[in-house]
Amino acid sequence: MSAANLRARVRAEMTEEIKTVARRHLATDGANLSLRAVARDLAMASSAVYRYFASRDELLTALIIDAYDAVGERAEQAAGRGATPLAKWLAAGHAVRDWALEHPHEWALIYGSPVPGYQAPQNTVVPATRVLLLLGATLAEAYHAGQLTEPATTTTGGYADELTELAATYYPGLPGWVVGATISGFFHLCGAISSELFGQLNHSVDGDRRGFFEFQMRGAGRLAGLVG
Amino acid sequence: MSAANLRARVRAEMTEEIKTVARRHLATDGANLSLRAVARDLAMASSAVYRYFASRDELLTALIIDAYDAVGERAEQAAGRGATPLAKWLAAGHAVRDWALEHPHEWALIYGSPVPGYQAPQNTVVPATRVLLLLGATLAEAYHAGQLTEPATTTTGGYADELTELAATYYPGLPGWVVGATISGFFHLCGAISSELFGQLNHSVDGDRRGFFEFQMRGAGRLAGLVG
DNA sequence: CGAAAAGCAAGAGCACTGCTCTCGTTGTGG
DNA sequence: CCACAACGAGAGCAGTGCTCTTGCTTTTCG
Repeated sequence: MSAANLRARVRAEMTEEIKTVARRHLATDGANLSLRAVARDLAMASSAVYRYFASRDELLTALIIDAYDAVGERAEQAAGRGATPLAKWLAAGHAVRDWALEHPHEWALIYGSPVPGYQAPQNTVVPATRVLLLLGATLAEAYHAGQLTEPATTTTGGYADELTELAATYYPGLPGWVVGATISGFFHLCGAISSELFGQLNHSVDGDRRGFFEFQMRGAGRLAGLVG
Repeated sequence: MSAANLRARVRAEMTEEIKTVARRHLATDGANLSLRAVARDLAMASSAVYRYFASRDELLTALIIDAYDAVGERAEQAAGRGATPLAKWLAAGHAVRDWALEHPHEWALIYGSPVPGYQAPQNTVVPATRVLLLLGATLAEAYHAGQLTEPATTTTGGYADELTELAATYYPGLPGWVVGATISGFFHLCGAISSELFGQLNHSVDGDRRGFFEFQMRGAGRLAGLVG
């Protein structure tokens, strides 16, 4: 039994080692991850890697899930240190941005354009919503504390109904516009970071990009109804 | 001389044909464009394609420039039909979104995560700013017509200075915050479309995505100071 | 007008990729 | 102890980007 545990542990270690090397390759060479190159770095035959990951896509999926978890973890920790909802909002935003700047290629993997031919499997859905849920919880807290004012821009028919449904399902007791504000805020976050990382800000915002991001997050917070 | 023109014309036609087939491959197979597959579709040797494009990256660059121009053209035309600044703002937004929905892979090429190993050359910079400049012109028009109010969220030090500089360079006579509103609006646009195209809205906004986008564009306009 | 030069297409070839299959080896549970 | 499952390595297939050489056509110029 201890032997079996040893075998399983070796396998787990090997799996982790492959992922680590793959992450390193991702950081240097970009998204076209070469399984053979990873195998070379590990001084093993490329075919041996297939004992641990059935395909390159499966390895990518593992990295994606890890990335979702890592950025979610960072955001949650940062938000936990905020005193007011607005402080949590901003802290979470900066935490996500910092993580993205540290791991640009992993960010591209999870929030960039889909990898050609890669279809995200179902088990990436749950970790993907971690940051979104954090923002939602922050706004919900603000709402219950009376620190959230309904924004002036109203939603149109179809989308408004959808928000009401979502609210009823995931946040009972919360009006639909809070869910709408959450989604808007989340995509503001992604958009601001992606535009910075993917080069859309080149020749427009070349200096104080943290300032730009702060400005965007404050605007998003304001648009969401956060005051303070 | 006419013979020389004929030769040049044949070459131009061939170049265009390669791009057309490449675009078709892009639309079906995604971003990992295979030069050999394109050559096969054209019933020519893969090496022959290199007479027209020195590398796969150069072909991608040509497609990128075309895409920038195409989406810019559509946005400008749509904005031209708008009566008020806000109408132009919304029309341009929907035009860009419509184009993106029609050409998702080309959108990913220009506004998605950078293609691995591909570095955008300098000659893509000018066409890339076309939509940004359109938004800027729209806001400038609104400003001069007294239909733009300075937003309450103020910019912080470093970023504010940068905006003032940008305004002095590109939009003399305009305050920095209008430039800031332009940039914010542009990345709002990109973010909203990308989040829809790249699947970030899955399981959040599955129904009325046009309504979602409209809501976002109105919010961005409001954040930029557009009234009406 | 004919020779030189330039443009072009094709094929072979190199190094690389993901992935599969087979073949020994090695460790494990009954 | 031994059958069996897990494992690593190697060969091999089909595909990729790209280069180089070879032959052919078209243009250009003396």
